[in-house]
Amino acid sequence: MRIGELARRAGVSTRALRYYEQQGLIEARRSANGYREYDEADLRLVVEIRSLMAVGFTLEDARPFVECLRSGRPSGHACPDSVAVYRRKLAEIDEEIRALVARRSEVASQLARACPGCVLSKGGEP
Amino acid sequence: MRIGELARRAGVSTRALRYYEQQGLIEARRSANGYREYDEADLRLVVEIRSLMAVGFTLEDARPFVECLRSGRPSGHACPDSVAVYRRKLAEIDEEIRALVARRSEVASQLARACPGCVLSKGGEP
DNA sequence: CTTGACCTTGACGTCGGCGTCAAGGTTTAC
DNA sequence: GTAAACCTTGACGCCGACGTCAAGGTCAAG
Repeated sequence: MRIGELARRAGVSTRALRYYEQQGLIEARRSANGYREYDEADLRLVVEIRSLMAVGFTLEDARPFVECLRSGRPSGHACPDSVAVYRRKLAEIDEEIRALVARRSEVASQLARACPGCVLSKGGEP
Repeated sequence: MRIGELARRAGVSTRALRYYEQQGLIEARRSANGYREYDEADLRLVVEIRSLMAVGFTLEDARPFVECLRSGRPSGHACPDSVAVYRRKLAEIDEEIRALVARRSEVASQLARACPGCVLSKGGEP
């Protein structure tokens, strides 16, 4: 299939696909006229990338998964590097949550001092 | 005081101060040679901005607080617009936390499928 | 007089993941 | 033959909060 069909089937833009190629995540063979040609394996790669991005992975985070899939494994998360990324992302998410919860309580206490009653009520001011 | 001293006392760069001025958050009177001149009220403004940014506010979020302080109020959070921003930021933080918690559980379950036991243990692979 | 520490404006670079436009070439349908 | 729908590469734009460099002006100390 060509880039337009792959984009439609994967739910991404053609621009995104070219960008992934530029970042070395996917490759395409070229037909005689220079058009990119993809197969079903490429579709699986892109779907994998998008599902990882949907949970906050960057393209760099997704790279080991892509390489894992390209090495012939049926799933991208069955390689040590992928598992390592999973563990690192879990730690990063935990840290983000901790920071956000801390911020939340700081903001809430500031609001409480500025406007007692505002925190509990859903309406306007005191 | 001039911009260097304000920067030191507020713990920011001079570049940041010029940027805040460019964004209309702070103003400076100019001395005869063109140098910016600040007073203690400006220091309080910058400190307020930084403390808000420390809990995840953008400069736009900080604007109502700055205007509140400049209107003569002793504290930046004693104005309706400031309170409104507090409430909005609380809602945004709550939403971010919700999204992160959802992501965390998705990643954790993916990891559990990829590598049973990895989630609980702190060490390497199965 | 010169060094050095300060100040000025202007403008480009950073990060990620593309969007969007330009200026074309290719192929298919009618 | 020509319009439509594809495709190509290249390159700039965006967001936020500045960092960093350039090319200069100012001022006090030695």
